[in-house]
Amino acid sequence: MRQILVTSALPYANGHIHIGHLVEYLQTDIWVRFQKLRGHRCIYICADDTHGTAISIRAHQEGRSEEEIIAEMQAAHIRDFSGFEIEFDHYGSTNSPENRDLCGEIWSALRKADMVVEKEIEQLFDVERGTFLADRFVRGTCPKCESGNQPGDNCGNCGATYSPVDLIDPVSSLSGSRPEKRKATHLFVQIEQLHDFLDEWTQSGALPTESSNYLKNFFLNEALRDWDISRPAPYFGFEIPDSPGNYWYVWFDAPIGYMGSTRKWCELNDENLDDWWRNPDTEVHHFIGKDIQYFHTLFWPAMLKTAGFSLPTKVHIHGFLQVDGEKMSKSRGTFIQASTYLKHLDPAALRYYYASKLSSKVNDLDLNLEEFATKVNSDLVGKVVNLASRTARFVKDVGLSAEYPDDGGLFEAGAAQGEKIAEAYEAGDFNKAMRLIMELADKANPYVEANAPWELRKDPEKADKLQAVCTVALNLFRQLAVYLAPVLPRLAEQAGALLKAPILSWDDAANPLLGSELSKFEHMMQRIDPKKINAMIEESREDQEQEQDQQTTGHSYQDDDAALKAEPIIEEITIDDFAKVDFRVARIVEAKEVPEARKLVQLTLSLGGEETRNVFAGIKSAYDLDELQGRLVVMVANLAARKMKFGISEGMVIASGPGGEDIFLLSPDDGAVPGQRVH
RNA sequence: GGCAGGGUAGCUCAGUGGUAGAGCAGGAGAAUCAUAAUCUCUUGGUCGGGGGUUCGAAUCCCUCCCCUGCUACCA
Repeated sequence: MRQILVTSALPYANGHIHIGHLVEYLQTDIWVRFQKLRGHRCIYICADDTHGTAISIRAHQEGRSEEEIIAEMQAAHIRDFSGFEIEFDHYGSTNSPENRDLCGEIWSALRKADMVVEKEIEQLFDVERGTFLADRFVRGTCPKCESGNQPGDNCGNCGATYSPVDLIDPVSSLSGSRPEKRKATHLFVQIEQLHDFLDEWTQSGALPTESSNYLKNFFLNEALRDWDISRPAPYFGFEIPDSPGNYWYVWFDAPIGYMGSTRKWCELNDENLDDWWRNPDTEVHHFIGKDIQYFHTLFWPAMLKTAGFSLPTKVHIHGFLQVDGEKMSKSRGTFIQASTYLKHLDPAALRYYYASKLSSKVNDLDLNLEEFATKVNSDLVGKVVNLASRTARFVKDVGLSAEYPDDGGLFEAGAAQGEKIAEAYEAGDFNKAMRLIMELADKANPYVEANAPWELRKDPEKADKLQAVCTVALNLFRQLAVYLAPVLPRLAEQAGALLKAPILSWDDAANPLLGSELSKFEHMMQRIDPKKINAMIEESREDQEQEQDQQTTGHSYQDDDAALKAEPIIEEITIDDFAKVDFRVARIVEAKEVPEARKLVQLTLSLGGEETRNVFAGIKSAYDLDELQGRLVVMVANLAARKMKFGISEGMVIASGPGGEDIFLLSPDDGAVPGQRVH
């Protein structure tokens, strides 16, 4: 029997669980349930990741304490997880005394190994808020190309990378005020001291090859930079004992949370932490997304090594979730919260769908909603559940045969696949496991078809044969339920209830159930109605609109890339090309209706003095004539005149937007006057 | 730009040197036990392009194109 400790990455306490997160928790839960079913000693440990700036900002916005928010969010996380039948042995919090102690323990080890150094850092400080600003909370003008409103670390216009302190006219997106430069002492861990160890460990087979190649080529090919591990007050986290006023950076205490949460579990279950974290016979498996690889594969093993804890046996790394081939999108309604999903659909469906897509490779996973429905309906309802549904009631009164009938070797063949399926589960190739299981299901239904129990029941003399055929079908069903049990725990329970024999072990798939009575058959799984998927999408869309309103008041920019994708940037031009277009500020002195035109309005634009232009603009659907009258716009003044059905158009008014009601005229800021050229 | 992964049937993907596969979707038929579930047959592919190695290449090598992701002191 193996002893296995399994973790998923700790979800951040600043947001709700969504279907992207669930890839990881479902993957882990399936793997853990598989190990338990195989008879191994396995615990699944997780916790909320609670520290850092984002929580503080939220607390400030909502006028509540950080503790209040993280408590509420933890309750919500636990509710969502249990809704998806994700079963932790312990779900803790990084904001716990156990975690603080362990952070201290690892910190002393790093100090003792002489790996900690102090450096002075210059950062932007938001005076109004009284806090240092991380890069992403600053915007300003790029020091290189001077384009405005750029992020704190790199320029979206020219691609330059820089430090926020180099920005021209920086603005804090927390308060909107202008931050000042301040110096502060930070503590750094010299991870380079463990370079040789990491070279070796990252190639030792604990990581997927994609990942070890990535680390080798991108990080370990040069000296590892010192890791900035402290943040000056105010910071929501643990204060560093030997460095008052400084706090451990959230990424220091987050992975230690795996151990902190284990320690809590140990206290509750009379276990010893060292038996799990310092025992060479205990396997430690982390499941994470590819975005947080370097924390788990460089810093984390370095910390463990230094403090004398077990190194991860394996780090299982998955890719990102896409929905219908695109990133989850708020505007498309594919940014689906776990709780929203649960309002409309069965968690078993998503469990199965993800399982059928997951492999041991670091691949992104596409949730194709149409495929999702057909796959669940045809595999689970049509093939698996249907086996029981079409035979159970024929033998409800007599139960299963006392001896296993001749089934042409079907059950044996299914049992023989057991190890192959187990290997696929073990390796994380759930898609392969599901394929192998469905192959078995594909053989079971033709058996029923060929033996036509519905014919046998018409002849009382064939009662034995009828019982035999149903015994086979129900045993094949049960075999499938055992193999699917890690993915579909509820189905396994229902199968156990139907056959009055609970499924407890993987070996149940190898031994037919005989002479057993049957309960009344009850539906085990509903087909997915596409209408419910649509309803879920609709609801997700609304949710996000509300959330975005909140976020804009908080000065954080949440623009998505839909517009840019819909209309990509066209080929490059020279400055000379640009200079050929003469943009001018103009005033709409008259706006008239064009009676027979569907889209057009007729505008008289003044460029100052006597100079006016007659322009037909396709903005009727978006603007009333009254609101156009008198306003300033930007026009192309040297565009060749064009004869249109209703007259001659002598220029063009510029606007953005896809059309219809969404047309947005550009207007100059106050002070501009008609006739000015736009450069 | 660099790096990684990928490109096989309409869709999702198996297949790593020996006759191109599965599920779903499409077409035809059967059955009526079952949640309109099931069964049988069937249409469909210059395996991203080009070049090379080989008796033989989806598979190995070179090259080009396309897609996705990552690009640490951001959580």
